[in-house]
Amino acid sequence: MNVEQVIKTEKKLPLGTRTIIHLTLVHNKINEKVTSALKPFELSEQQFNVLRILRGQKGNPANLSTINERMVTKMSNTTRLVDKLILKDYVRRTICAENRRKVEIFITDKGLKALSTLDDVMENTEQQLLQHLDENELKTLNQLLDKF
Amino acid sequence: MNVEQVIKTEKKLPLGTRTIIHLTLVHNKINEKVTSALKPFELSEQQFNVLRILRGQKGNPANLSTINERMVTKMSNTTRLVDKLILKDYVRRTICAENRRKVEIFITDKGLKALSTLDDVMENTEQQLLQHLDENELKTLNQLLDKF
DNA sequence: GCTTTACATTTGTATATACAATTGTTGTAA
DNA sequence: TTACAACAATTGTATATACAAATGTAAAGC
Repeated sequence: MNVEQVIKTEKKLPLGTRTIIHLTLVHNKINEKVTSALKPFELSEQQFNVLRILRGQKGNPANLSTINERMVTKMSNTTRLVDKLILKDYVRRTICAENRRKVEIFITDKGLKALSTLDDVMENTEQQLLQHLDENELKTLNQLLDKF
Repeated sequence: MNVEQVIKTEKKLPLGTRTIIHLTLVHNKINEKVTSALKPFELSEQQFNVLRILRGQKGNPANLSTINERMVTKMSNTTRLVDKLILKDYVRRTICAENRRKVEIFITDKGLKALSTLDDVMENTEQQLLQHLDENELKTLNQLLDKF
């Protein structure tokens, strides 16, 4: 992916600016691939994230705030993400007995089943995106990204 | 920025997955910084992009489709982005005389002035984001991003 | 006990974006 | 010259997100 080519500019960009734009373009590509991989399942990327977080709980429920701190989304939207997942029967929500302010969210069997199909799909998408990078390059890339 | 720490997982992520998540997190950070830098000017990142593209035209007008192919946004939204910029007097839109299907968009003096203030602001934001990377690291990073 | 404060989530609202359909204009081929 | 396809931009609509305010519950201070 050549930055200048993508944004169709002929002038040379300063290295810093180029890096920021480059990261944005790469993210766009990732986003595009992931979104279209999830589309047949009618799941948004964020909904998918919530499901993965819940699976990570290994049977334990998660509060909204727990889910939220593992995501990028704002709290108010997490409520609505969960609403959508409930409609699909992927998730269940009950009020916490010990503290009625809290809410407990569980992934359902249907949700787990969907996720396991999605694992393959995402694995595949990831492969596609990273096909031109070998292990060493991936390591270097991760080290550099750590510096942000 | 440590991935595992940010998403609060204790288990080790596969390198590929980690890379994708890492890129997403870095992009989020960039986005956050840029958005908040632009906020006092009441400009969205995309509106700012349109302005920069128009400045790059050096006095020549740009069609909607020209702007569009240099951006990530969909055509339909580019119309609305331009609408917003017109309201702010940063941009002017006229119907193309040779081909009345087309539209010509110009940046105004007010728009140019705003942009020149924004140059400093963005320079600053960029510096902040990249402060922990030296030139060689930036070069390496760009080379790796090229592989996407 | 009663008021105030803090907490956890939800709701309201404005803006942003994706996708599809529509409008108006130009080119073209019978 | 008329019908039809292609082009450029816009509009409609559903969904997504940010931000602020509101709701309901628990804890703390007096």
